[in-house]
Amino acid sequence: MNGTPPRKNRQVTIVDIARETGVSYSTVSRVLSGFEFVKEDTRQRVLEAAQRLGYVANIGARSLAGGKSHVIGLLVPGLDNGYIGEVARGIDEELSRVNYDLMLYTTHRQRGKESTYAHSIANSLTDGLILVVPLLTDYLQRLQAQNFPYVLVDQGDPTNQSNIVDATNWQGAYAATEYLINLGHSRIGLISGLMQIASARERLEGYKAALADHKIAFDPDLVAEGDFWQSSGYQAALSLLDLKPLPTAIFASNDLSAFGAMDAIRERGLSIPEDISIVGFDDIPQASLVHPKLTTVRQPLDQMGRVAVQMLLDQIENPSHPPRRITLATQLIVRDSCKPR
Amino acid sequence: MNGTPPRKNRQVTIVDIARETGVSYSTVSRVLSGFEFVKEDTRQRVLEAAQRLGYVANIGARSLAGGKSHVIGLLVPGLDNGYIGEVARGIDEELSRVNYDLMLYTTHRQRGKESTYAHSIANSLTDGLILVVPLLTDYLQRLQAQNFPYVLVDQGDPTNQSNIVDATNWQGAYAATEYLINLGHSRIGLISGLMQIASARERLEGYKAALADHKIAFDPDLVAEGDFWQSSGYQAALSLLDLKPLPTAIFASNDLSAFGAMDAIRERGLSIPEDISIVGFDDIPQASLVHPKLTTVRQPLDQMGRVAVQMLLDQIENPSHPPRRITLATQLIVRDSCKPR
DNA sequence: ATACTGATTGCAAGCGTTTGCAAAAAAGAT
DNA sequence: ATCTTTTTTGCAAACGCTTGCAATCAGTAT
Repeated sequence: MNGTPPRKNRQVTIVDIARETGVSYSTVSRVLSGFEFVKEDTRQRVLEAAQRLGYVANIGARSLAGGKSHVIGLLVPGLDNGYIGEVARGIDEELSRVNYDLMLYTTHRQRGKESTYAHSIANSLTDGLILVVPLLTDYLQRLQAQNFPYVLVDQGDPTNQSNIVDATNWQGAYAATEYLINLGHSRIGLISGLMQIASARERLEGYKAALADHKIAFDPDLVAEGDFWQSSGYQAALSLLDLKPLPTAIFASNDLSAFGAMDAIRERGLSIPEDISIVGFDDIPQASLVHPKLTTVRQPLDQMGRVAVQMLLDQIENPSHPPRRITLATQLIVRDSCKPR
Repeated sequence: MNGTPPRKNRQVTIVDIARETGVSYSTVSRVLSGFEFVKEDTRQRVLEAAQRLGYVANIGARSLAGGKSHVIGLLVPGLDNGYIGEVARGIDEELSRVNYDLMLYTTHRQRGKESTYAHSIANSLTDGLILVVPLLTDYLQRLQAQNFPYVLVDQGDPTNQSNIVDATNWQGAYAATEYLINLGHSRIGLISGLMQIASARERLEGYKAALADHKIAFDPDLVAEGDFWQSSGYQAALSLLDLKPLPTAIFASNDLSAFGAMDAIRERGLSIPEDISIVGFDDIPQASLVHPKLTTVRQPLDQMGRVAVQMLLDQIENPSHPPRRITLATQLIVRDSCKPR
């Protein structure tokens, strides 16, 4: 089909190292994969030779032979969203500390066939998978059936059989709402996320709880459902701004929808925070870039990524470990988008 | 070391498919990797069985045996930067069209040992590499020496031996500068990027050329060197704002530094665009989010990613192809950050 | 010394695919 | 029918690495 494919420079293999140091290649393999019963002297010689020859393990061969590939997969909806970027950064940093590589998968390519997709990923060479995808339909069943190590980031699992990293959504929403209340606001609009998503529900609950604790009646009209994207925030805000007594503050369930809301508010000729105060959720990098700088509830996104990696590796090492759930604290970051009533 | 690793559910292999359809596994392999001389009937049966059994190719085995892994690597400095995100999005989209997977590598993990790092990547299982890293010290030599397929995105290569995708930096800078001149500005500050970077130099040249063509003397004092990051933009702008007759406009060599400049300008109590007009470069997503919305030179980042993938695959298919360079057009996007003098 | 013990090391068998080579089939030509 | 060609297919040998099992050593207790 092709004439003499310029055979990739034959790479340095364990056999080369073995020849070089005079031990068998099995010993080399053992040194390289950290087996304990190897004479210290041998180990040193092997390591030195590997270094000198510029040896690079062939992940393919390694995983074929039954070892760990030291590659983990990250499944995300897309990269076009500061949120994911931050999580990914944390993941990447942690991974590099432990010398693992990362395969990046985005779901956009398989809308509707996510489950098949998860299946493929699990059957390729990754040792485990981190899922930052909302609406995880039936991914989980396949993964669980195969006993494949995975961690969910900021995603609830109905079955409670998954490793999960998330943040205190309820508390964050409560704090944000209470902050607005203490500023004198009582007509506080809420732009929610999709109600199928656990974190969206938790934030709604936190909002309700804060209202209740401050004796403010919950008004369903003040809740507009969005989907966490900027344009839905824009739409939701528009509907909120049509309300009779205008709300004096809006709590958006994430920063992106807060940005959308800001657009809508300005478009109506109102100003922030003079006419309407606004609070977001997430604290993605852009939050401090917009004008006015957005007051928001910070999720430690990068740390969530780091923790996810730790949990995943733990699970890989230790397949029988029961699933855990780690919830990190959120924190209200006060900037310039709110004003006392 | 571990007691009976719950052996990953044995995956479906070509042998299973062979058994199922009654042909030899070599034939299955040929069908699956698109070999042409297979009877149509056989091909169908194999494909059907593969589908039915839920076959997923084992990339490791495939690449070991000398085939293509259908995985390409993407090396970037980090994800914390809208610019990279856009490029990555384009790459990802194109890759999914052709059914390739992506390994993501960030350089932060190996500052100073980038060359060794590139070596590892090239020797692992990727079929090729896309580099979006600035300052590519000696990556290239190793890659070239190994004859490993790669593409540079928005990066010049002194040796002219590389596949490159970039944009019309010079023209973009020229257009931006001319736009400001036509608005009546003549003291136009420039926040440059690091002069080691080709695109930074080209933008500077475009700026100079526009001035020259409009008979405005080039004043070195109006040029402040930055490094494409927001904070350097802030610093650079500060120094520009110390100048005697204040510049009335600033052209920042990328959006991030434009944002930094905006911060600095506001901090000095000046307003944009009333007191100072500002133009950026890149048109990352945040550009239309900041207030006022940033007028900037758009680079078709996602398209650059897509083109990079195409070039890379082409190079992989076709190792003897001489390196090409594709330059995409930039375009001035006028928003709200500039005003006539 | 001699047998015994546990630490080290080597051998060989696989892991799932690709592919060169040769055999088997099918299709043409005579 | 028979001999050629041209398609299709099957066999077997890699590819680089891990690991169970058996052999070799070195150290200890007898």
